Amino acid sequence: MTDDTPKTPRKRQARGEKRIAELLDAAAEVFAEEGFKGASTNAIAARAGASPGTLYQFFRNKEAIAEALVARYVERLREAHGEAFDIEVSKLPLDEMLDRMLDPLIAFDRANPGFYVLLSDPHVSPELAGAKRPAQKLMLERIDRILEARAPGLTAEERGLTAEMAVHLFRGVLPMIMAAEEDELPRVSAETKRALRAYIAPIIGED
Amino acid sequence: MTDDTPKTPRKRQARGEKRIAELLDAAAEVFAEEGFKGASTNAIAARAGASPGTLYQFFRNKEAIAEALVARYVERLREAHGEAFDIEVSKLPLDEMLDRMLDPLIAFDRANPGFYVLLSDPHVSPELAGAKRPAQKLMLERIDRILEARAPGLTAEERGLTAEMAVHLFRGVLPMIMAAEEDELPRVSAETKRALRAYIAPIIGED
DNA sequence: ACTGAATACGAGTAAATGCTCGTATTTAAA
DNA sequence: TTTAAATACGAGCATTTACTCGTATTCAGT
Repeated sequence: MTDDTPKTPRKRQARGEKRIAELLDAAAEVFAEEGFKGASTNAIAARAGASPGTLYQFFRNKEAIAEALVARYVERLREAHGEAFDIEVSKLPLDEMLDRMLDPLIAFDRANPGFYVLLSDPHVSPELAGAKRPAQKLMLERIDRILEARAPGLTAEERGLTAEMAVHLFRGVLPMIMAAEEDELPRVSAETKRALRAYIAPIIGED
Repeated sequence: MTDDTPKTPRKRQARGEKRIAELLDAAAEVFAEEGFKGASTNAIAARAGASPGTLYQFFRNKEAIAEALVARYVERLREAHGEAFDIEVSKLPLDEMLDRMLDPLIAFDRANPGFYVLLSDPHVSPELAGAKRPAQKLMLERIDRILEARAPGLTAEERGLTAEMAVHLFRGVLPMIMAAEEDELPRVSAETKRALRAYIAPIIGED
């Protein structure tokens, strides 16, 4: 058994971590503007004020950048999800429940414009597609559990379809949510909730 | 005034038209698989069994291929739209109206898998983005008119928002519709109609 | 059969892209 | 102060890409 703290361990991480964050910020912008294929690593490095060599000191390749970016998004999203999909919300009246679920998601998506672009870009590598799947699966499971708590009569299949439909309905409206000016947002947001409420209410036996 | 039918007019179009169709078929596949930026013109030519030179005999550049492809889709879609958004549907009961509107759209999207991929790819050139806008605008206007016929009490603003929401809700569910096996389709299709019905019914004062 | 335009080819070009590498600088620890 | 790893640079390489061009073949009309 040797000492697992090496004699000369990794040194300065403060500088490196900062660079990584800068590079990911730049990558988020370029990916959002150009898509995964359209984004060039040189452009990402340049926007971060770094050289290509520096970029490749921290990321194996272009895909690793996207992976790290997705990981960062997923981590940030976990908090929003924590609020949105807390099982406690299933005890609230439907309107309040939708507020509690959708408001954090809307806020997150608007605060992270690159997230939805990258996550919904179908032209990423299979590995990257795999990286975002667990997050989506987790979301579906949490919605499933909330549906189960609210409507125990539903079959597992019905719950699955309903959860998937709800997610897709929301995703469909996301472009409107993203494009809305600050003063239009309440209107769009309310309409989104109305739509989801109308869809879900008869399923969970509430009107 | 000279004769506007030239002495030696364009000759063989049968061969050329066929090649163009083949190239567009190939382009539809490659664009769908790789996206606009990811698709290479050489790959498109190769898949059509043609050489790059032949491709550039018919298309000025890569973007012109996408433009022609969109034009072809839009033309084909016009028929489906003709059915879907016939003002006559506004006289039908809501359920039948939704059948009449959504069934042709669903059939079209499933018959033309490349359509929705290309149309929803945000990383195309501005010119191409402009090419698809008229079709979308027309669709919104037709829905607007149907809403007006059914619910004369609505303000123009309310109709606009409702039409846009409805389109986005449908588009959100499209991935499910595209991914569904033939035997799952009726279930997904019915659920889509349920969702849209639930959203629209209270607006047009029907339940 | 002859002509010329339409169609076809595919090697080739200039530019861009992902990524490397040799080298220089900064910094935490000895 | 010395040392060595971490960080940084940017010219450059190999590959890919959109697109060209010189040339060859197919056809419609005469």
